[in-house]
Amino acid sequence: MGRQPCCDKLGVKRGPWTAEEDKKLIGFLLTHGHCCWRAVPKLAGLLRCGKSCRLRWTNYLRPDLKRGLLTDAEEQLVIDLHARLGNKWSKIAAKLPGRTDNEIKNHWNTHIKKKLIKMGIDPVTHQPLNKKASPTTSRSTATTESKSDNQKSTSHSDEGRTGSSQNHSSPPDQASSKTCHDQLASSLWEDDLPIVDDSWLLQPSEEDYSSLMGPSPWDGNCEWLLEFDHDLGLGDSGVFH
DNA sequence: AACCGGGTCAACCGCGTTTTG
DNA sequence: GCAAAACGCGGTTGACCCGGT
Repeated sequence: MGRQPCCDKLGVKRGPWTAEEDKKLIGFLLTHGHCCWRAVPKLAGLLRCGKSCRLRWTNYLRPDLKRGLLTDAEEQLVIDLHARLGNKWSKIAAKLPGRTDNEIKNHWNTHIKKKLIKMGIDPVTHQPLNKKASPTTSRSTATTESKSDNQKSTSHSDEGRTGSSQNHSSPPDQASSKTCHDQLASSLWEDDLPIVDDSWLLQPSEEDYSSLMGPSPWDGNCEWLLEFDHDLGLGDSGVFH
């Protein structure tokens, strides 16, 4: 047979995470890292499924997350990468340190998509929506509007934005900025190595553990821990401190 | 002050891929 | 090689917040 079931849906908590749950998860992952997500909730004393734990960690609790709105450069990079990769949010996120695929996806759907449409650019194809609404002309209005959109965030969020690298019609005053973004995007594209610092990923390196608490407890396999947990009779509510 | 509509984002769902026995 | 489960990803949902009326 294959693997054991991830989690029985019975008795698994859902919905928003509480501070207490966050605390448990952070405490556990920072101390032990994660070997397999299936084991995490049990060992951390959480009534969640591993999937939920993984999502909570990667999208919200990770210590290296930047939080907050995307910067202009990040936003432009997202657009460029989206033009090349499409809705491959995880791949796009991999090029943006401290950003999650969920965050980028949300930002795309709530901000960038609308901006591109306002600019007369199809957010899917990154081509002009129609020939009447040229990117250049619609851009000026879009710039004004999107500035008001972004009052809270950044002051130059639209500078240099053309919608995609396939859509090179930047006005001269934005050319240098665009070129800069293009170079960045191109270098990222050409470079298969992700620029994101992977050290946080908690496929924990030996150094991470030795600095935190000594040798890694996982040793590549956590099944023994589950067995151990079971033997101790901790059960689902067993807290591993 | 209350209501409404739009915006935001955390979390869930479902599916494809990868891994494991 | 196959089947089953874990994993990871992208799409979607729903609760909350905020500004406008």
